[in-house]
Amino acid sequence: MDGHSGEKLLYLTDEQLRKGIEAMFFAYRGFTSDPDRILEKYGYGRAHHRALHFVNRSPGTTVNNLLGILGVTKQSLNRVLRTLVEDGLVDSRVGQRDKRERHLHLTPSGVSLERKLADAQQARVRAAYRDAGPEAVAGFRKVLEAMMDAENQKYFHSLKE
Amino acid sequence: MDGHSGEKLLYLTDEQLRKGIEAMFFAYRGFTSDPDRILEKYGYGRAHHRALHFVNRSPGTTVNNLLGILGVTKQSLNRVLRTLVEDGLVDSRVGQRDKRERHLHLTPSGVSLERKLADAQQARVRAAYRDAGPEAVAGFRKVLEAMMDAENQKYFHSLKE
DNA sequence: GATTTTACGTCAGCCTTGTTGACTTTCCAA
DNA sequence: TTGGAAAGTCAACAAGGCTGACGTAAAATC
Repeated sequence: MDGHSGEKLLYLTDEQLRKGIEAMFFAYRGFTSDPDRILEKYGYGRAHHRALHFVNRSPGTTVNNLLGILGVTKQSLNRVLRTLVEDGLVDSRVGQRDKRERHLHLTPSGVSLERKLADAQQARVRAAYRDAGPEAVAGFRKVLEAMMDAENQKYFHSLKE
Repeated sequence: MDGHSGEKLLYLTDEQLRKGIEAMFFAYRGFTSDPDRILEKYGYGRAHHRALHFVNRSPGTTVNNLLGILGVTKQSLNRVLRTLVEDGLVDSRVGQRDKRERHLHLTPSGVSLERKLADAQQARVRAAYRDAGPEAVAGFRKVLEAMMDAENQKYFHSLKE
């Protein structure tokens, strides 16, 4: 292989890069808007959504693992998690093997709200995928993955599918 | 054309959609992390970055137009804009034709900080684009655009290039 | 067995950035 | 000339980040 690993060189102008950056900004707003509307009715915020999502994705995950995935402090996560436990959406069980750990699970109501939020968000993503077509979807995923920090790429790959 | 507009039907599983959603989440974190580090040194936040970015992109834009693009309240924007004007990064000029309007421009120091932030963010995007390749980039942009709200798509298209 | 480290929770306080509501000033346009 | 739009300001509040300090229990290590 040569120095360019056989890849085409990309000559990206400032404007092309700016448009990509702006696309991320506007798209992320759309991406969060549907769940946000639902959460508002429950008195929750995006932080609650993220917690519900990742607890659902990794049932039995520990607080520490969740902290890594979410990239926030334990105080911040704890505030959110506490309300979810109090409201009966999340179950926090003391670990069997290691009793210092808490293993998190969604309760039936937690599953129900998570499902509602996921449906709303998935509807938009599905529509965008349909409009853009399968090749575009593959490219979308490829670029997003390359945009993550190495640590988050690891978390990303550790998730199902 | 038939009912499917000649497009391939996509059978997207729950897991495929979830992975796309998670990719957006992790990628957006990477996307904002480099500018965030710079902003911290200046005592600014993401809101300041957004204001600098869009004032730079549309020099002379009015506060009202910026409100639409950013999707926040005027009180929220005003707080950010005021500090930028006070710190000499943004110039707010009373309109010639309509003196109620304020036209916003970056000062030389504003241009300088915006450039620094853009360089950091663009470096990551450029690297991701290079890793993913040109076809992936096209798909990335296509999906992001389809994910935006209609109103934001209009703003997006109104921007240069 | 004693000590250190880890996991988790909690209290207190701070910051940014979003919100609503009320009010004023300016000034264009009908 | 007057109504309403554009802009700005003040006040108050909330979500959700943050740091720092402290406590407890359990595991790991010396």
